[in-house]
Amino acid sequence: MSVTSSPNDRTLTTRGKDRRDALMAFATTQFAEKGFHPTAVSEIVDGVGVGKGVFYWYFSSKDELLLNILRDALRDLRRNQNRAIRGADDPIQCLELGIRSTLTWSIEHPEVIRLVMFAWTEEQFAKDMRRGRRIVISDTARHISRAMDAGLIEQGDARVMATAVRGVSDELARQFAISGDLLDDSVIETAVRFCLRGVVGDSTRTPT
Amino acid sequence: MSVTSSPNDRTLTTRGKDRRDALMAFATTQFAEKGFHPTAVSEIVDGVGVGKGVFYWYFSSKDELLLNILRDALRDLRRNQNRAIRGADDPIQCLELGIRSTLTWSIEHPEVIRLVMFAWTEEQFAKDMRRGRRIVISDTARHISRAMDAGLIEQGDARVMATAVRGVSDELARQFAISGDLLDDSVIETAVRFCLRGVVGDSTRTPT
DNA sequence: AGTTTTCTTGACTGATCAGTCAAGACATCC
DNA sequence: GGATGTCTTGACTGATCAGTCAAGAAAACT
Repeated sequence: MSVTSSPNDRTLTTRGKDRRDALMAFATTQFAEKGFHPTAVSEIVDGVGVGKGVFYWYFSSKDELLLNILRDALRDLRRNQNRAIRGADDPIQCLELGIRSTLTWSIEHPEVIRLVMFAWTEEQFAKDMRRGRRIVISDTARHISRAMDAGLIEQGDARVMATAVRGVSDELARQFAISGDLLDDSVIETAVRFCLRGVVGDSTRTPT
Repeated sequence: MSVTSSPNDRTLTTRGKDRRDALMAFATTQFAEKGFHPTAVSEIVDGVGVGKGVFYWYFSSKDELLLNILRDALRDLRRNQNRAIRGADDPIQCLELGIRSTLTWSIEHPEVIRLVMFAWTEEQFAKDMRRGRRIVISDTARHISRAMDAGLIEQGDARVMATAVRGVSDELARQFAISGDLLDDSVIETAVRFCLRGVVGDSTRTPT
């Protein structure tokens, strides 16, 4: 066909996919370490050891690259959550497993947490972030709503509660990603208890 | 004395202070709207209607300007919190009043919330953010510790709990600042209840 | 009125950087 | 071996931008 295909809809060979992954992986660490704007495209290609043209063969722009990184991350996070919840039935348990898997994932991907923080601050990325948050809040709110319907917790605004829950996990993730504070199991336990208490409004369910 | 004084230790006249304030105010809105890097110094001075030299008379660099904005904001936030708590005795009440004043302040300064998010993503600003967070978490943790000592709530890690509380307020503030979601009184009520339940582990104290 | 200090101007510099492109290498299939 | 499509190179362009500076205006002070 024509030679004017865009980087988005190219058919990549195995070698091509590897290159693309390498560029994304290296860019992720650089963006997280130095920031998005202070990281030049030339640094990324130098780091991977390729010419500049390679970058624009796989990505139509530096912005596009960041958007791709963020979208992949969201997909991965949700896949993890769904895997963690699979099998559970009780909505409160689903909520707890979701919180745990979010925290675990966040601890394993501190660079992404930093990128997400940046992405919220510029409109061209914030659009995507809003979409992503809506999805993630809905996931959490669904469990809370189910718990309300089942009479397990008193009625209330499920979305606001879901936002609060996400706030706790995100804040702890940020503290870990950015302040370098330790985020061990006991902290996760405290956070999970805090959230469940906040939602359930009763400490009897939570184990010591 | 010498003419080589730096912008930091200059003695400003009333007119000078006004100019400085005008530059900071305009820069704050621009940074929040477009982002820090995409906003050029020339845009700031054009917006205020002055020459470029004026900027470097008052600030030694663009980075310095942002740091000044952030420091002023932290000072103002804490002053508000202290004013809100003044008079209260009960540690749980102090905690509640602190949460409320943080949320109120955040709603009134969405631009600053955006700037703070960005500041966390680049090391030259993150240093200051870490310091600021430590201060703010300590403020909250102090009330929680006092409540523990008084036997009002069970023992636990006060700092982690304080972090969780700040996570809830910050997340709601961000949601308001960034997603443009409504943040009315009922949402604030839900958030305050969520936090108090999370900390106290009991819903009997909280009003309906 | 003279002097010092505060403040202002805006053209200019040096550097950086996102993105382009013409040319060619490599792989694959016929 | 030729043809086609995939991938790579790196010098180059055009634009932007943080920060400088020599010159002077406006106050403030004496």
